[in-house]
Amino acid sequence: MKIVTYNVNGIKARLPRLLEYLDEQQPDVVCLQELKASDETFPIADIRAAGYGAVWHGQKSWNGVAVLAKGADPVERQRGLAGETEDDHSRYLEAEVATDFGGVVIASLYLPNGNPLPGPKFDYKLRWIDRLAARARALLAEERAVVLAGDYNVIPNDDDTYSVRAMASDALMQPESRAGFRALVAQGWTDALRTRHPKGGVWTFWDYQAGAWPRDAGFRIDHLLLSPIAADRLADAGVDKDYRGREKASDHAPTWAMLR
DNA sequence: ATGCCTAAGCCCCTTAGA
Repeated sequence: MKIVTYNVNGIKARLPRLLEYLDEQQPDVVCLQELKASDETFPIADIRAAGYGAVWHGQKSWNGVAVLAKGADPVERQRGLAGETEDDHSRYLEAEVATDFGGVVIASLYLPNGNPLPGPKFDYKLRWIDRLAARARALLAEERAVVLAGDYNVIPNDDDTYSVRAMASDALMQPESRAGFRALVAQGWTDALRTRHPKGGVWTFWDYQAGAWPRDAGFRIDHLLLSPIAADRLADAGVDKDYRGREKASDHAPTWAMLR
């Protein structure tokens, strides 16, 4: 089964691209981020017409995450992360999707960008990683197939960016951001892309600015972390890079893992 | 050090993204 994470950067502006992607790739599960739409304006009718069920956690203008499943309705398990009652960002949605191997737990997450730094946005990012890690630990304890998929806004290694120098002062690459991500992975998760492409050099994001796409000046910030039971089924992982080059594209490309 | 480019809101410029 093909499980995808795709930061659409506006579901309304990206709907033609998304429907085209569903039609052409027929992914089994798609985690969306940056809907930039309220719950009421999520285009569920179009998604259903394409053959997908969905759960979503919207927010006007910013953030927003969803889980789509082909020919099935994902069953919501949790929205939002514990630990900060005043946090009203829609950045985490967890659901269960039925499979022929007993079902898979899917989380669609949109980790805070954290720029500028230092400052409250960076502090929020670091706290959010820790809150995610707490949830992740509980999920591992269930000893099931789990996939934590989303835009982590973390460049894990130096070979995950076209230029260490250009990104050195960015929140995506700070030692604290990396340490948080590394601590999460070290709980026992498998970074699907990294496992299949251990030498790096695989990008999931290309900035709209300064000709980043034609220069192939990208980096890897969209990740799929697999629990041990899910990792046992990992057959391949990659990026559907082609969609970044199409008309009215998101600045992220769909990033996927194939489970047997 | 800054703009580059895009989406959305609300009202044509500002905020935010990465």
